[in-house]
Amino acid sequence: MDRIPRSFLAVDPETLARRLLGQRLVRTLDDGTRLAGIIVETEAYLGVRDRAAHSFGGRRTPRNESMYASAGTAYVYFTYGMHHCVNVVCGRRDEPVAVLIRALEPVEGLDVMRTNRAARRAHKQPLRETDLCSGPAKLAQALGITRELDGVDLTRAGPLHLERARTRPLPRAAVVNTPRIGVGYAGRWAARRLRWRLAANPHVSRP
DNA sequence: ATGACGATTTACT
DNA sequence: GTAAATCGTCATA
Repeated sequence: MDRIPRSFLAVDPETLARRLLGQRLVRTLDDGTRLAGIIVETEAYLGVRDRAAHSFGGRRTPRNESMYASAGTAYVYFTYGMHHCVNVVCGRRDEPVAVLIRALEPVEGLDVMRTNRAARRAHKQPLRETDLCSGPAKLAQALGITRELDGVDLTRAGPLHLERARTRPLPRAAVVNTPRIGVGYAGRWAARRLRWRLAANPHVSRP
């Protein structure tokens, strides 16, 4: 209901990664169905100096062009030949910094999420609620997020947007800060603690 | 035209 | 724990 203003998103990626925790990501389907979850895990990507970022060294291609858009834009990329992941861009134009949404606690449209997630599995094993959105590609599958949504404005009601679910900052003890996942190739940048997650939340990708 | 590589997930040993 | 799946994307030629 309550959209998130651009000013809330136009901050450095470390600040944004931390403050997105507890907020809501909403996917609205063409028929009006809402699929939504509370953000419980994020990672900051620091731009041209960050070896792990797609924009490292100023790399700018059709794939990552929306990282260079202004704060509040969605950067949706495709990887491993089969997975999509969503970022919230937070820089000014031409400053390619963003926050990767890594996990959600599902709160709306769980039945559709279950269908979306089950569709791509060969051996239909039981799908627990904590398997729905507990990873960046899992949540993209569950919410039906693809490259079609790359570049959308996350501050306006639309096919994909952010909503305020919490006004007060989270208590310090409710948040855990760790190194990022899956960026072992990034040398010293792999060790930097640029991942944030809610403590004691079962919907995160990994403890 | 070709080849190497993933900001991952799943299944299997 | 390890490895397969799977292909768009980009750099090199």
